[in-house]
Amino acid sequence: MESALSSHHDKGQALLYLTDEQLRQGIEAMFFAYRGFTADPDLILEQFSYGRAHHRALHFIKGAPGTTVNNLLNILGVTKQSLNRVLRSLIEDGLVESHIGKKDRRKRHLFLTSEGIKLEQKLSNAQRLRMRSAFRTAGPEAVAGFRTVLEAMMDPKMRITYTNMRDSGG
Amino acid sequence: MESALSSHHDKGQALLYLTDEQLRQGIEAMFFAYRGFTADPDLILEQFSYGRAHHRALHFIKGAPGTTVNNLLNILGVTKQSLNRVLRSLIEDGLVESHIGKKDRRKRHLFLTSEGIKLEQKLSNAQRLRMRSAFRTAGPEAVAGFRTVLEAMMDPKMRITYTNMRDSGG
DNA sequence: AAGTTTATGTCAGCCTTGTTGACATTCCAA
DNA sequence: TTGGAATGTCAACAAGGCTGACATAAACTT
Repeated sequence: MESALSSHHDKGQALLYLTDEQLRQGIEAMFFAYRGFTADPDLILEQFSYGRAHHRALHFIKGAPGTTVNNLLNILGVTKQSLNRVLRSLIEDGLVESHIGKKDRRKRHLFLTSEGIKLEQKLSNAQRLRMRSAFRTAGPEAVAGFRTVLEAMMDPKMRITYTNMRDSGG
Repeated sequence: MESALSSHHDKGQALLYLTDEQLRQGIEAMFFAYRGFTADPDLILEQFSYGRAHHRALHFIKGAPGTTVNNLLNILGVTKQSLNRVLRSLIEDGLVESHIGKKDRRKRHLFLTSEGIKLEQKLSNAQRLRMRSAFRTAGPEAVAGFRTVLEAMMDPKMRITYTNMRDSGG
């Protein structure tokens, strides 16, 4: 275990944000912030008897219309069986449409219906509202730092994916 | 819906980080980063047949030895039945001890055993490793911004709680 | 062309961890 | 002594992870 105030050399003050205590606070900040982050959409989802999994599917289909199930699987990091259950209910409820691929007929291309777009907007508006408020409070430099740390924290594979999600294809 | 490039006045560039696109990226960054954040402990937990719920309990008991069940409930934001199940298994497995309060014998004060400390350290070391690496990569200013935005994003009640978790009591 | 392999999607069933509701116990306080 | 608060237990249920088995389509091999 490293000591709380990095002792060996005297980089103490300069690297204060790397002490175990600072890291612990970062960890707890992530935990509590993530709860805030999901709280507002969760309330809406409840009214529709949906869960976060449905929200995630809607979110990423919206961002990449025509995406395939497999691509969604890679993004979401769940099993196809798990995603399928969610997707099926969204399709049954008329929020998502699944079209068989023309080039490769094994593939299903996913789109939001107008109903799906409506719910997705409701959810993302709620989520953006909190994020916008947090961003406004924190200011642009803090936002830049926020983004930088989050990018460094995520799986490198996802780092490429997450701003660049348009793979539409057909 | 607000337009993507806030149109009405000309604050465009100055508030670019508040566009819907920037907010969407913030949202996705949170999603992917949180997954990275939990990935390493999850691997360890699996070996012990525990889940994240166990990790959270261990984490907060470690941070506030002697905390009561009720206090933990408030921090974790789950039902007592849900927490109880997790706590029971941790107690049965000898990682947590529950002591009846002396002042108020209704209360149970929770402590990690040496076994519990061992697992908690294993988990938090793994989690800190990634966080430290992210902090180091991003640099101190980014870390400050990260903290600022997360604090603005969490429930205000938690803002007070999360750096100041020592309520030990006895 | 026929058979095999690979990619994809579906169905069934299990597990964790969240939820409610009902209820016992134990204790503090009025 | 009665009421309320804190804790714990039992039962039942739901969401959303998981694995295994399997169907179909496409691609590859022979």
